Amino acid sequence: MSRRPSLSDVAKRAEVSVSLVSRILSGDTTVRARPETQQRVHEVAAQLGYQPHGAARALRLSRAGALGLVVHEVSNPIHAEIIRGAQAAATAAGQVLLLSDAPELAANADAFAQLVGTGRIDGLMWQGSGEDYDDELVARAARQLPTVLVNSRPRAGVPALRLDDEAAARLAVEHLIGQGHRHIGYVGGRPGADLTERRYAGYLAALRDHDLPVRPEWTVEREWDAPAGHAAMAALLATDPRPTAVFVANVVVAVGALAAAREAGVAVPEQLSVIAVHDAWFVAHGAPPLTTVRLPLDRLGAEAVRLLLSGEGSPVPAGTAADGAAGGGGSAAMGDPGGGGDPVGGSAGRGIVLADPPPQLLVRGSTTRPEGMR
Amino acid sequence: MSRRPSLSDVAKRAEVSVSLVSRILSGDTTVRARPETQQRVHEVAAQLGYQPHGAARALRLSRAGALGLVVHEVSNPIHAEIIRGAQAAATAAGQVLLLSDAPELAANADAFAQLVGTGRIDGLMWQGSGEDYDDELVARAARQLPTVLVNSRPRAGVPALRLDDEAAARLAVEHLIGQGHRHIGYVGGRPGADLTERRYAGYLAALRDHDLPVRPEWTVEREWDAPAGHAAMAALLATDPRPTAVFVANVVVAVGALAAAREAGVAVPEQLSVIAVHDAWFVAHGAPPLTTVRLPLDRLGAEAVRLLLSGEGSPVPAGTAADGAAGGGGSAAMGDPGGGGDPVGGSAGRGIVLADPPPQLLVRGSTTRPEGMR
DNA sequence: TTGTACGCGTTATCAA
DNA sequence: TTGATAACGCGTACAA
Repeated sequence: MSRRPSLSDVAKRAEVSVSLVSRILSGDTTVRARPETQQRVHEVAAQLGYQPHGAARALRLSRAGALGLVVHEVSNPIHAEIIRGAQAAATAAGQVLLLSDAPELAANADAFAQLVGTGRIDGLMWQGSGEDYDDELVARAARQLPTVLVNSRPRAGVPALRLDDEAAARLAVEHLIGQGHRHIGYVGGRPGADLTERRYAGYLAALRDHDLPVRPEWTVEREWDAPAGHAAMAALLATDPRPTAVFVANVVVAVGALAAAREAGVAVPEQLSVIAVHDAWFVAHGAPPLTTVRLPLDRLGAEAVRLLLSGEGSPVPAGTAADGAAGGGGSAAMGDPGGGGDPVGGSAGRGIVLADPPPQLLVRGSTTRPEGMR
Repeated sequence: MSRRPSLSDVAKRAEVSVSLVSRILSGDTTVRARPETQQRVHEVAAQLGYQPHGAARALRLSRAGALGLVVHEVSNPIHAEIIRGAQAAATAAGQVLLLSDAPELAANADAFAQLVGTGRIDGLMWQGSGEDYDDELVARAARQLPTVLVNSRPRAGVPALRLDDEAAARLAVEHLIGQGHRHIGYVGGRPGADLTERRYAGYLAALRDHDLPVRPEWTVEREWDAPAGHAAMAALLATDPRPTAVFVANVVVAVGALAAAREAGVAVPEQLSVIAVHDAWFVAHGAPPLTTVRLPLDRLGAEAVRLLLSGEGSPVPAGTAADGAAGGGGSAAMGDPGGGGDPVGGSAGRGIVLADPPPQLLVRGSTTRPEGMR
């Protein structure tokens, strides 16, 4: 008996037809019902606690009212912030957010199908890590759904949203330069990854602007995690001469790098300044507290939602007959129309850079003037 | 033209009826179609890339195929691990996971209604923080949906899943005792919270078992975050005499506590040993690396999913007429049938303790023998 | 100003 | 061995 009230329950109690109830409750402006009827319908609906059934709506409107977000690893604080932004924006837009993780989807074809192929979501956001499967899965998803890459360059014809990584790197490196450093190393993430390259570009630009040397042995790239940062820093500290400061392309990597310096007996910041891109709550409590450049990651998530909702996600290519059974390889290679010169600014294009708010320098204890200058 | 293929598309191409296709594809054992027909249907379905429409299924079966998970803050590494476990279990069970966050739901009645009242999810998991709104919202949700509390005692008649916090605390404190500490302080979380109390109980039990003093001024409780840990540790260090070791009820709190010790010039572990409950990837890289007790948080999430799927979530009380419009307070107080003696073990009951795998001690650098004993 | 009828894509029941 | 048909709950075109 106590099943959820439906439109017809309301209709019965209010002694009108279902359709009228539907129109009144959905605020149809063209409906010109008697005020008293409207009143009554609203009252009954409230009294019954009526709420439209999501699935029925989805079926009728062929819109799920949900968006999907795929991240590579929830416990990465960077991803967490993206999730938070997306979550808030989705909620604000009356949508719900469906979370999934990339390795899972890569390993489990059913999971992928369940997320992408059943019409449960109206659009998909993908925060990848540069693994091979990312491109593959995104390409497949984009054939079925409006899709947008988060924190990446456009790839495989899928539009992408990213932050101004180059500016962030520049800001960081220029902070070091401003303190008097002239020997600055670079610790990146996964070699070849968009993010690494863009931040490296910013690093290079800053050095060149100030006529500082670029030494290949001071550029180390490993992976986007702390152990990689540890290894990279160890390698960097083994160079001779060694840099007096290091720019680390990611805060997670920097956590490992800092540990490596500590283990090597190199005091930060006294003997080595360290600065990283992105902020995380815990680094402020570290020893030393890490100086970082904060980027609006939450906006990244929020903007991705907006993009999808405004219909600017990857258009599902018409005529692309469905993908067939899970099957194999297929159409991997696609041109990368947005790869070259990224259109900048919030406008349409396929590669959108979120340049606002600009990167923000959070000076804490891991940077100082180089030894000779103190 | 290229809309998603439906059952009837498959039926047409295979020259059979929709219903037959439905039964064949869903593996109905009672269907005894010709092998060749079955074959053909499967082929056509694969060829067309047919996948059942989620909303239609949900409507027909009145089951959404989705579960909701509410956490208080995604960027908390503890929550992240719960999310990961729930996510994996949901996926494995062919369900999707819908993520939401508690403060958002508390602030936005529409968001709450959207999540809970529209039949989008078949069950709800709630990892609260002990805020007042948690109980209120959970009680409302439980009236409409199978609901389970995660990491909590049962409250408001809603069943709950938790870890063996007492054992974890015991293990931690006994490690300190084993190292020779006899003066051990306690830094908790939000006063009155389940978690704080249970871990405090473990702390007390360990002390009493070893005839160690319990000093009220060595018990400090503030909140579940790093700044609170900072304040708490500062308070603890101001006592005289001060403890030689501190048990911190949560790793996030411990991050702040460690920073406070550092700022106070108290060397960890030389002058003060610190140990905390829960592990997080970054504390291993800290200075000092934090000794922790790991609990199977991912299993907590996974088990919550299992509970909901097996129908052991809070039964929706029959006859409870719907809640009415968002409206106000209403029925807050309910008995707390599970509050007293918690039934232990994996069985039915309303308060389930996940005692397996048991808490695991991860000895790192933040604990050592007390000064006099070295 | 309001009601009837249809279809969204499935699954389940019944009939053939 | 297979097919027709009726729901599930909603929104909307059309009729009254």
